Amino acid sequence: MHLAFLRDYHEALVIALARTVPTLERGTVAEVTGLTPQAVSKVLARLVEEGLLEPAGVRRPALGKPAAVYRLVPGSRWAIGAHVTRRELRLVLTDLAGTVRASAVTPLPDDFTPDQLLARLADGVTTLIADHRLTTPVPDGGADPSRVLAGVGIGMIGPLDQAAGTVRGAHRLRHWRDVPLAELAEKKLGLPVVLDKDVTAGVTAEAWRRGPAFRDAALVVVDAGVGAGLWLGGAAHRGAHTNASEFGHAVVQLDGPLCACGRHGCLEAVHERAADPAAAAAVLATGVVNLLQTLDLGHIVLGGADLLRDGEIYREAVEHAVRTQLPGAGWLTVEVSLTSLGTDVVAAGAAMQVLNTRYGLPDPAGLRLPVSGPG
Amino acid sequence: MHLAFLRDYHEALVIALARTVPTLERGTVAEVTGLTPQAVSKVLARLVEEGLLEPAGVRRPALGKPAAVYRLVPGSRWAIGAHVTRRELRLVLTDLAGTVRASAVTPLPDDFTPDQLLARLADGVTTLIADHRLTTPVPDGGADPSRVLAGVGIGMIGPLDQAAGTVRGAHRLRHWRDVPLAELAEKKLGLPVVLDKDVTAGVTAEAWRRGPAFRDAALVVVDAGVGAGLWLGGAAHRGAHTNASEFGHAVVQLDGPLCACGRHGCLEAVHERAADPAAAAAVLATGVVNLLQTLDLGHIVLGGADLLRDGEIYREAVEHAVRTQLPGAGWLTVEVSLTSLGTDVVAAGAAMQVLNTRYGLPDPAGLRLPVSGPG
DNA sequence: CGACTTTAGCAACGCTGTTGCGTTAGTACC
DNA sequence: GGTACTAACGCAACAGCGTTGCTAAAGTCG
Repeated sequence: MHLAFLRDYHEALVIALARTVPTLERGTVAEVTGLTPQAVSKVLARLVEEGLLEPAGVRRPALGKPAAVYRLVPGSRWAIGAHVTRRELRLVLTDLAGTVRASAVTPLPDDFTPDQLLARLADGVTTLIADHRLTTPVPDGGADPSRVLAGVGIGMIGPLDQAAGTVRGAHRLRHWRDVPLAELAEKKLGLPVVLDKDVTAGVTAEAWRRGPAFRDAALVVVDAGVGAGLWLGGAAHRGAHTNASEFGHAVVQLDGPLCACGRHGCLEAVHERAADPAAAAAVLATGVVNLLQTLDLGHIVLGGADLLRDGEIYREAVEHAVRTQLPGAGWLTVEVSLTSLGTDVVAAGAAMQVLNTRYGLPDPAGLRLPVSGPG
Repeated sequence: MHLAFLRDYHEALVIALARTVPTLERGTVAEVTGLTPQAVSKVLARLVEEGLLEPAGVRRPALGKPAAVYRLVPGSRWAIGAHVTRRELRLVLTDLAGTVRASAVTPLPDDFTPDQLLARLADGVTTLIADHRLTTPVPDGGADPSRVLAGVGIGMIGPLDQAAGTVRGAHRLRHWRDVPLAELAEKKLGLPVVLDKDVTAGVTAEAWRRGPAFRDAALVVVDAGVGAGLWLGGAAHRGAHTNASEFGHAVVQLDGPLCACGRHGCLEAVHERAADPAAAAAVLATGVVNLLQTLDLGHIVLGGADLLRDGEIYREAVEHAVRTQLPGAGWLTVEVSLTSLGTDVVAAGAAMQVLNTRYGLPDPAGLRLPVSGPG
């Protein structure tokens, strides 16, 4: 029965709108979604039933019957996000509105194993559940639909297979070849787990918080390396082998300095050899303009611990480059900003990916083509 | 009534499948689409009714009742594509299968005006309609649904506003500032018209012919400039201002030679100064690897008159670069090929964009957000 | 207090895909 | 030559989505 797709899609549309604006009304929702007022009534009723929305009084128009006003219940659904780096595990608890409600950092042992990570992850998740009195999703949702923990998201460095939830081999971590991390974590935690690359998770955080106007964008991150999480056409772009975002290994200087990846003049290699933050920022800015030329993005968000240390310098350098290096017609508007989530972006984004799979816009089912060759 | 979306979506799914495989059966379609056999029966019946499919005998299984076999009727729908360059107008007629059935080239006057283009376009379209006895779409499709011309696609250099169908200002053509070309052509021709950037149209041609396995790909074109049409996640990527694909103006050599665009070391500038085709191909290949690092594409298609002149040299250079410059794990497979459509890619793609809007996968309606500031 | 405006919501409906089940067209076996 | 079996077909009833039509509700205005 594929009518379920329509229902989920329209519910997701309303939730997306509710995240963006303070209050909702039947009329305005109908206008924005293109649904009839009657249909909106039904959708709103379902969402109130599920506890995602609540009535918020009435608006009295100059003439006529008062309109019922609704608003999102941010505390009705929660998600936990984990950011795994080579040194530490950062956990974040977010609500349905995308607000970070708690965060915690645990150091990880040198060259840690999957089991070591899973143990610390389970510890942290258990603590968060207890501290915030979260409900785990009930099989047949008869129970109280509030404070429900939707699942756990994990953002980490690649390469990894996002669809399968498998880490192919984290750079400079020996125990991480073909680890089915999502599956292992689901078993250990008893919760749905979503795995993704760090920067892709990060850009999801920005998208979830900014709403539908954020259609084509990149989160450019500098943190012991350079990467760019891509949000294209209103969805995360992961690529053919879910390995997109290795933006730092694009060459910006032919015959430039040798990079760890074996090529010469990668953005990352040139960037890390810059004399000072201003020069480094200028190099990154050129890379960002390259991205804009190729992809025509509307928003550039900057993040990552190393970048945020000199955040304003980077932001200004990128904004300047955008203004001066792009064929600056009036219609080519690009918004450049620093992430409002600081060093929590990736963890927060991982959490929001969980919310996004459940309460975001679903993809219509495509063709399940028989796979020909092996991977 | 949004059930129409489901219907169109499933019909488009079946058409996409029919384009890819020689014959269809109820059972296999059901398996691939996830629909029940009954639903597939209804979809197939509708498509036969519309003339898009026809019965093609039966397949006799080892046991049981023979299965009804269907196939696409390529001649049931047609589209005309136009490729506008600074020197000439290239017209192409394609059928529903994406096969080029006719093509014609007309020179254009120096610094031609919109009217001059429209006149030649109308001439060419009229000739093609007459020569191939095409039907124009009937308002209320009671008539014979065969040999229907779905519309006309136009591919040309930007910048342009694809959604509005407006040319913002074609490079080095003085009479082309804010010309509502799609609207003008629709009036002149009495047919639906779709406008898009040349390389974006081109990649649509490849996608339409290759089917759903072609999910993340680029058409890299060298033709008095370097560009890349992007096909991401199964759809054309146009970007926030429908200005994506200016890949040639990504910097690959900081402090390199001055480019026409004002920056230094653009791929295009470095490429055109290369000593010989082999060196030029190597430069382009590096750019392609940059694209792969950032976007993780599964297919790279090469095209454009200047590139195809030394096609094999370019193809080998790119393939070599992909093998040696990417972190060559076994799972990172990239298929590199020359376009099978030669210099007709863009025109053919423009035609297929028309077919794609009518018979391709529809986008679910999003939120019609009120626009805030002016452009 | 009645006319008017705006919003809400019940009830019937249309259309989609689904389910259940009988039918059809063939092979295999005795 | 009949019976069992298999695989695909297709009618009919159904469920669930949004839509349409209409009535009711809750205000303001004169």
